[in-house]
Amino acid sequence: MEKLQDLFPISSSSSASPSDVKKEDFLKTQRTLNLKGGKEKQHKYVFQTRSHIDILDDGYRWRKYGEKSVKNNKFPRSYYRCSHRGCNVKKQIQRHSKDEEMVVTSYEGIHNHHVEKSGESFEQILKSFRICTQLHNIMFQ
DNA sequence: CGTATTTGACCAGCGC
DNA sequence: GCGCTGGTCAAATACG
Repeated sequence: MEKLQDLFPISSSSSASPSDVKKEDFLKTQRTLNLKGGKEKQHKYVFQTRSHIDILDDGYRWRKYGEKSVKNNKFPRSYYRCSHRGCNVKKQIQRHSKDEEMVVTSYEGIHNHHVEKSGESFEQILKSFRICTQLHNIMFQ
């Protein structure tokens, strides 16, 4: 597979949301993975976050199903999948080897159910909402 | 006891 | 064809 940086060239767009704590640079990329013979097109959406926490709770329940170390990256990449039945949304989280605070998160697929989690901090929910909104906008533009 | 995580095995694609 | 690399499976394990 290609490197993530090659697939999704990081244009350091400084359109950072004027958020409180964390700023997310949204690098929208939808790539049609037409592997051989034009299979189903899937949307892949990548953004990167500057935060200490690599596990961003976006309201969904993610079950980890793998972890691999990739070349040119000293940190392993972890693979998650939505634990809701019938919802095969995938997500992978990867750290940058350069600055440890940089986290690249990739979503793939669309949830077919509503968010089931609540009770987290308000800020978290708000942040998640913002992320999901932009994600939605990008995916269904 | 049910559900999530860990972790090595396994597999598929690609380059040589 | 072989080996490397990345993605997934699944059995064992942890944990509430």
